[in-house]
Amino acid sequence: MTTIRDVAKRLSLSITTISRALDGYGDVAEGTRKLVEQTAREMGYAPNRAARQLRRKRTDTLGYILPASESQFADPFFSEFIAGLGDQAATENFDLLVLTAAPGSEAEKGLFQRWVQGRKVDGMVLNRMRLYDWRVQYLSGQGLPFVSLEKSLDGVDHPYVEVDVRAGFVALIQHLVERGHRRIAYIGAGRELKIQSDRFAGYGAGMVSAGLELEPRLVCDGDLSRQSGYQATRKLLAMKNPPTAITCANDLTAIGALEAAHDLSQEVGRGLVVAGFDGIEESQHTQPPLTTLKQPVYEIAQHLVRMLVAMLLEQPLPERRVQLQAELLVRQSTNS
Amino acid sequence: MTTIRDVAKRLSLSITTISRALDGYGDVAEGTRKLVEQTAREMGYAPNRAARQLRRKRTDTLGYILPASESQFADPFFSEFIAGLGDQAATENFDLLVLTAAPGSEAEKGLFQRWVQGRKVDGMVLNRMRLYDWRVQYLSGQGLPFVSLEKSLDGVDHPYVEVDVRAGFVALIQHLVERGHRRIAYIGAGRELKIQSDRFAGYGAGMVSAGLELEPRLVCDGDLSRQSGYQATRKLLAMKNPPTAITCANDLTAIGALEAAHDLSQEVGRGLVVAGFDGIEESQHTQPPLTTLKQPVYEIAQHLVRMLVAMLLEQPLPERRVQLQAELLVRQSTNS
DNA sequence: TTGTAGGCGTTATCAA
DNA sequence: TTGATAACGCCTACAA
Repeated sequence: MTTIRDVAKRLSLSITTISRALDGYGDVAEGTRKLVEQTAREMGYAPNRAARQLRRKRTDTLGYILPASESQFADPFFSEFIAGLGDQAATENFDLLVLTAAPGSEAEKGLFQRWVQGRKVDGMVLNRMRLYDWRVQYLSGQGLPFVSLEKSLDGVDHPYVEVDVRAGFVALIQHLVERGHRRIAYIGAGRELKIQSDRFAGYGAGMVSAGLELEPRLVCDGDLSRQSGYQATRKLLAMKNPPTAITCANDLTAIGALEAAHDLSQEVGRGLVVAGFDGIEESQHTQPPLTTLKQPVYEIAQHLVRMLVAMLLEQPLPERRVQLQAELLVRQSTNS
Repeated sequence: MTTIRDVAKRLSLSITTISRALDGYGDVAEGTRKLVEQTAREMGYAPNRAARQLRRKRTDTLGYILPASESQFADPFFSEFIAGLGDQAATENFDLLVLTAAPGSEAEKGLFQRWVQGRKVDGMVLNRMRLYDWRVQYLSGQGLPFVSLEKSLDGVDHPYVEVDVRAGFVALIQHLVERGHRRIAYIGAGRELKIQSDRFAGYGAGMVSAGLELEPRLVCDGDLSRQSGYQATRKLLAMKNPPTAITCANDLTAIGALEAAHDLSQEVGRGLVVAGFDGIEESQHTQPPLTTLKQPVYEIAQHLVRMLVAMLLEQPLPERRVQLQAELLVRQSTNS
């Protein structure tokens, strides 16, 4: 491996000069810089990252832990999210460290230790927040910069991105009401999750603003998987006075609902309608295509990385809280 | 941040002893070791990764570059693949560095430089191989250990995993022939890709072994996306003597094909049948559910990491070439 | 404009 | 069984 020493030797210059020439300092003669740059390229020199990190006390690396719980790592939400993180990180000249761990597991805690205490990452990106989230406590305790999609209730002040779920749901419920629906069900996510709290609240707000009462029997638990959407829907449709509309905490749940309806030979789109949340690509391709609230996932990921990098470089942060809108995509599952 | 020095000072021991106690060397008194371990835990000490890397000349980090080309990073194949890599890496105590880059782009080359020449990773995992792949040349030139899913034709000897595509396709075509199909089309992937070469060859072998002739007009180009499957299918079905069966290079393509059929009011399952390749979760949930050749993605990823880690630790590698089978899942898209 | 030298936190060699 | 010490490769105050 060629080191900065090799380059220096070749040019009979000091390593200091090489270092500064390559890092774009102003106090290097233009001719020298050119020469150094060219020779470095020729020799295939790239600074050893470990040495640089040790000296600079930064790693230029961001960490993200994919919340994979066996059943549900297949949520396409995450591919897009990771792609967004990766792209933006790359353009900012940061690397992205990714691992999988089940939320709340010992493995997850171990990883945090390894990365944070060992300073393997400069900052972390969190998502899938829990209402009270030990990660937030831990990171703020350790003084490691982090950003998150959704904000937990831990009362720690940190930059974050959120989606205006309430406005989205209000628009969705209004759309359903306009189509004549009154008995509108909701299939939720794990209760410990912030998105469940947000989305359920959004559903509630939508119902209230439409002047409808919230019937507890029309609210089901779920876990963001197709299966849970399927089961909850079977239960809902077996009721005496079943709902005519089903809203869901995410698209996968809604896709499960479509399947349940299909198995019960219920056509979806008019008498029974279904809506999701996320706007994953698959939602365009279901039968019938799924009405959903589309989150700008890629953009969210970009924002998160930008905010985190700004913190790390101690650049002024234009806004510590970014709110993005969810877009209501009306498709045939509510509009046949 | 607490360093090994702090721990040493607290215990009035030398840093040498601390280091060896924690790394499990044999020449440390049992009592000392216990004491050191406990104190280190109490003080929240974790070795600085950069320093360790610099000294040990290894990073305990694996690299993977997600081949994201705008349109198609949403392929759920990759979420599962990354989850598999991440899980296995974690159990082997390695970290996983992930970035996105368009295949063959300058960005991709830049990342390789940064990671490989800067020794930011100890080894790389490659997939989506091109027939002739500069990455293989580059890595073997640099002497950086790597493994891949599929093997390029560069003639470099390295450990890899492959799927027995041929056997899978033969079984699939046989199944189709048994159901009475003779005009069997194939929608492929980019011609520069190894999987295209393999899967097309598999299709050919299947046709031959069924005693059928390969009609060029029934072979279409595609790019592994839904859109390309859709377009190719429209073209195929507009022919004079259209195919009655359509096989595809992956599930997304097949899903596009289902949609095209749907738009043309062609029912899929009997008169016209469609099959995919990959076995992504979505394939169970299409209308009708999709017949496909399921690759053991998670297992593939695990194998790759195990092989790579074995190389890095210079452990004996039981096999430098692992071949896994694709499982034919017959569903209603070919069997109504 | 360039060079000298110290140190980032570890691990490993050698001596005690 | 333990300790002193020299690297690993780079960056940066300071000196020239």
